[in-house]
Amino acid sequence: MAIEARLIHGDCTEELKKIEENSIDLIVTSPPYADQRKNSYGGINPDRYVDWFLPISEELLRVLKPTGSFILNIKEKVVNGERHTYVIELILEMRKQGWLWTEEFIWHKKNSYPGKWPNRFRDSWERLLQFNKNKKFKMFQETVMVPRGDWAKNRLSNLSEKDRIRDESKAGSGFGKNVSNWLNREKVYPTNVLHMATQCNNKNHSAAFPESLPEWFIKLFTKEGDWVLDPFMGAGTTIKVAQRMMRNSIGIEIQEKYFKMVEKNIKSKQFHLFEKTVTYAVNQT
Amino acid sequence: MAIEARLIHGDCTEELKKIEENSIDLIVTSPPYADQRKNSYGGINPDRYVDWFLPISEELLRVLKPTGSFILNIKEKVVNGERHTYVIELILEMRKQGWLWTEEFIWHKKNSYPGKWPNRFRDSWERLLQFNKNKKFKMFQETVMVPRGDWAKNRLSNLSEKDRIRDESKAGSGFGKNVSNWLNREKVYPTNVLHMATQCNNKNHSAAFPESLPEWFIKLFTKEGDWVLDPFMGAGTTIKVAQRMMRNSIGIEIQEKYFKMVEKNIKSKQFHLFEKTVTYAVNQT
DNA sequence: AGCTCTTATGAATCATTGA
DNA sequence: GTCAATGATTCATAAGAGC
Repeated sequence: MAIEARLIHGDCTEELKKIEENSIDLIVTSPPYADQRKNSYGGINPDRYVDWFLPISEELLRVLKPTGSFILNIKEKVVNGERHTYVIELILEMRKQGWLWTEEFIWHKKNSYPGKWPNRFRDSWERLLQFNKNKKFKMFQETVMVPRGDWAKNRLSNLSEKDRIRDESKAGSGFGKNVSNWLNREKVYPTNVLHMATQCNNKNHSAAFPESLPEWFIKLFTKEGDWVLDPFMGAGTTIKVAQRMMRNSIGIEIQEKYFKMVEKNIKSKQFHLFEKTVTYAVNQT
Repeated sequence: MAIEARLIHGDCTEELKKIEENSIDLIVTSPPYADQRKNSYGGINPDRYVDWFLPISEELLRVLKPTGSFILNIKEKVVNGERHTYVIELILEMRKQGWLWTEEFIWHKKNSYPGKWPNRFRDSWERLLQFNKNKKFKMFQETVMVPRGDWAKNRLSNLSEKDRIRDESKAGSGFGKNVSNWLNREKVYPTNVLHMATQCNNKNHSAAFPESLPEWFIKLFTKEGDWVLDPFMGAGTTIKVAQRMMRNSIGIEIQEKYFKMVEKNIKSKQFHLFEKTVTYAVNQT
């Protein structure tokens, strides 16, 4: 299998138009926050954030496969003592474009930025908004199962009376097939709250986007050989993870500094793979 | 100090109008969710939720002191595979009424409802929206400081439990060291993510609103003798906690069943206190 | 007291059935 | 056809029992 990592240097508003429609399985991105990263996108004013993003989400809707998902990592800034409303306005406007707002995951940042303010506490969570084109989409839930809690260890060998009753009521003919499934299970499905620490391997890029975040969604929504897109590549975390996980990827970045950095990173990775005589190729276009 | 717990049987849309303006220090409430509790509020349709709530939030804005806070516990329902938008629409509309959307806390429910679905995971968080009338409001951050370290694990529930025991045991003196003094350890400020398990002490009421939730906000936003309001009293958790913490309170409930239950609960509590010859009075009007 | 073990169930969601 | 009711799924916690 030939795995491709296509890096594009340019403004995603324009570059997205060159991507084929219905070709992407998963979009994972963390766009520049309002008034942040002023060098890259001119410091988007919170009041103009929605208008700035809508042409981009329009293109994202076009390139995403009908069965694909779009994960948008975003959090509203505090402006004048208030949480700004551009994120929730964006949700409403994206729905008008045709997006379905399927779910909102919470990324709980355990090691959130320290600080003290007179009227608020440290902000230790961000939104991970899931959008889809259709009600039916690809989802591989079993790939992200987690070890179950401690209580199970004690409980596995001793089914409670209530569990027995519940089971017999639904599997009247015999001793529950469901129970036997349950007994051997050591992993459970996660919830919609993700616990991940921030991390910043790259001091040249401020975004503390941990690899585990795109990894989780790539596992959940794609298979090997699928296409992953990050229109705001930044330090290239999503692309790097996609490549490691044998997914094709497209990364777009407007700032030359970050683009060069990722380019170099991906290249050296490619060499590394060839040295090990890996059977698949990582190409950079 | 005479602490009052005023219980009102009626529709809060009407009853709120009888409350004096600028008289409440803190509003903590968990309104009926859309399409839930059909018996009590006629099962508000998600599409009509905002229109239903706005007259109420208008009155809440009137009765709240300029320095007070309003904590709204709410979560959007899944409708037709999508998260419904009534909550974020409500935020936008309440801002038009004059409310400031100061912060959004996350209540992480560790023991969320089980279940498995093809396209989503278990929902284990709810919104705790903080609204204010002014940029400047009362906030006593030091009252909710937590020991450094295992905050996320179980500290809060342990604290609240011990706090409760302590409160009741020291009732005779009327005063006592608060929790922060009692813990002579290094303490840190919490974040805007609260970890609390759901609980249901009262089998007659379905709302799994843990006592530690209103307790945390009452500590954070009020002092003894202040006024706490819950326009959707339900099983009376907020009122009960306010009373225990020596705050005056007003609770409004439309359903006779719940109202009677709380009335009885508060009454017996009152008797209990008098038997111990407590120096303060708990009155029920 | 402090353990361990037992038991019940919760603001859920989806697919199916029935009126 | 729509809309409402029912069944199936499932895990972390508290409260209680037992030692």
